[in-house]
Amino acid sequence: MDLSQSLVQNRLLAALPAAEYERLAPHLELIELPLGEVLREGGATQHYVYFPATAIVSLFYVLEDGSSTEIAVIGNIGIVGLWLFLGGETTPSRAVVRAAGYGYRMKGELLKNEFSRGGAVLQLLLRYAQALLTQTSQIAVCNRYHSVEQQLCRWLLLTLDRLPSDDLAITHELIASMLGVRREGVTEAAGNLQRAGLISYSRGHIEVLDRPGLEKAACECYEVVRSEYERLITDIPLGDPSHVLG
Amino acid sequence: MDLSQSLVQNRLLAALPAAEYERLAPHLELIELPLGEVLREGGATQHYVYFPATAIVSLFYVLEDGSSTEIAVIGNIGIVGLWLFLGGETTPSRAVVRAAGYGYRMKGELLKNEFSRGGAVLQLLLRYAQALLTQTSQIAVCNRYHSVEQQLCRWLLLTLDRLPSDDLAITHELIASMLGVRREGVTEAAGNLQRAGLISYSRGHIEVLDRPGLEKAACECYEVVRSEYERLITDIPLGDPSHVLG
DNA sequence: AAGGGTCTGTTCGCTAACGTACACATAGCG
DNA sequence: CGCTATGTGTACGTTAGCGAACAGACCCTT
Repeated sequence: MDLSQSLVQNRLLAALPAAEYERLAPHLELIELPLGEVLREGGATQHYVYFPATAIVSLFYVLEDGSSTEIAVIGNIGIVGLWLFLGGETTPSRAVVRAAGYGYRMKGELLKNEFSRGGAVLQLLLRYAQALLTQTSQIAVCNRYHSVEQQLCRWLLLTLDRLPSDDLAITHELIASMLGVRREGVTEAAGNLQRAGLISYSRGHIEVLDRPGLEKAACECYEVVRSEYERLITDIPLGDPSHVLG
Repeated sequence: MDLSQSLVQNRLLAALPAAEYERLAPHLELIELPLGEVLREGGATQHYVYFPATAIVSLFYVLEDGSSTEIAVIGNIGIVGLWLFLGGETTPSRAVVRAAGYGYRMKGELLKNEFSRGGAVLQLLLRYAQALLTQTSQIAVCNRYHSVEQQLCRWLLLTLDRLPSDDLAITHELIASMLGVRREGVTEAAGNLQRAGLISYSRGHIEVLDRPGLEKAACECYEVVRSEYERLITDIPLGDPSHVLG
């Protein structure tokens, strides 16, 4: 893989002004994020923060009886470890890699120092916190009102927006645990979408064929989250982003 | 009502060190918050921030078809207007008074200045942001897995924790719109709780009789949220809280 | 080539919650 | 006092999704 590419594949890093970016870059360490790796257990402190590049990391909450739901998708538009900055050090949810790939990590303390300077890093992370809150809210709404099929669409779209390709390596089983529904429910919903020509899948591998169609099949939740991320993160005017090109 | 009492009834204000508190206090304006008042429409900017004291304010999201769900309860452990500080200025959800009472408001700009100084106000609001995120996450979980009755218990407990008494003026209809379920479902669940001797209600008025019992009937979600609020807000060691007594 | 593990397809009865409809009770008002 | 608003009780059939069980398909290893 092309590393210089992946360096800016995390859009949070890409959104930083040159000065901040250059202070942080030397401390970023490229690492592999294998499927299933737990970056933080619920309630535990983490010493590193992670910037996924080609991997997808999720926050999800595990109930006492073992069932689970996804609280937020963190991919290349995000950071794992916001809680170090908000002051609580940790949070009850678990952070897990659910699509293998690469990412960056750095010592939490270093980023915390940068955060305390009160510049662009602070601004960016606060905006990110808001985007995350919107995502979680919308998942709450979606859990209440929408069908498994609609939720699957929303989930696929949010996930793919955080990946370089339209192609995702994941099983129905794993999707089910993210949505908090039965595996059979996912199989059925995915079957419908495939018959409608929107996606195509086989054994742990989903590809989107008709993205506009998929967006139409999704509930309003996807668009709400997408546009808030765009407004808050992607389009931010934090400073000179020339390092992205250099 | 005793105003000097209500001044510190907002626990966010109460948690501030004396210095910060005294800078802010002159700008706090006691106001009435009547049932149903909309403090912010979804997507609109607000010029004031609000600190509920004896009132309960909720964030809730309204879908295209008019149905709604609560995203978070903001009462006397909270502030309405966090989005001014996080950088997005606004957020898609609506802020509504759903239990009448009193509260404080101040110009958003003033608090924003204080926030930018980077002291205790910044710290506190960040911790609050995290608490809010936990609450919203847990509502997402609860929406997915728990019965109407369990959710009603969770909702009652979270609400009452933010009120001075064990007594709440609200109709089944309104609760239903908060939980995002049918009114009949709330009536049935409330009936069960009443028969079990946990609560007692009549025409827009609910009283908790057996709080420990209610906690037992609730799902784990309540306790997760409660303890995170305690850890993050109530127990914070931000500085000298002597003004609370003086 | 065979075998075992993983992933997907499909079935069946079950239940919580839904939508709808309407009866009744209470509070407030003229 | 009676009228009307609003709030609550209850009863129906309908349905999405659940839990459990099992068959078939695909892949990798031996």
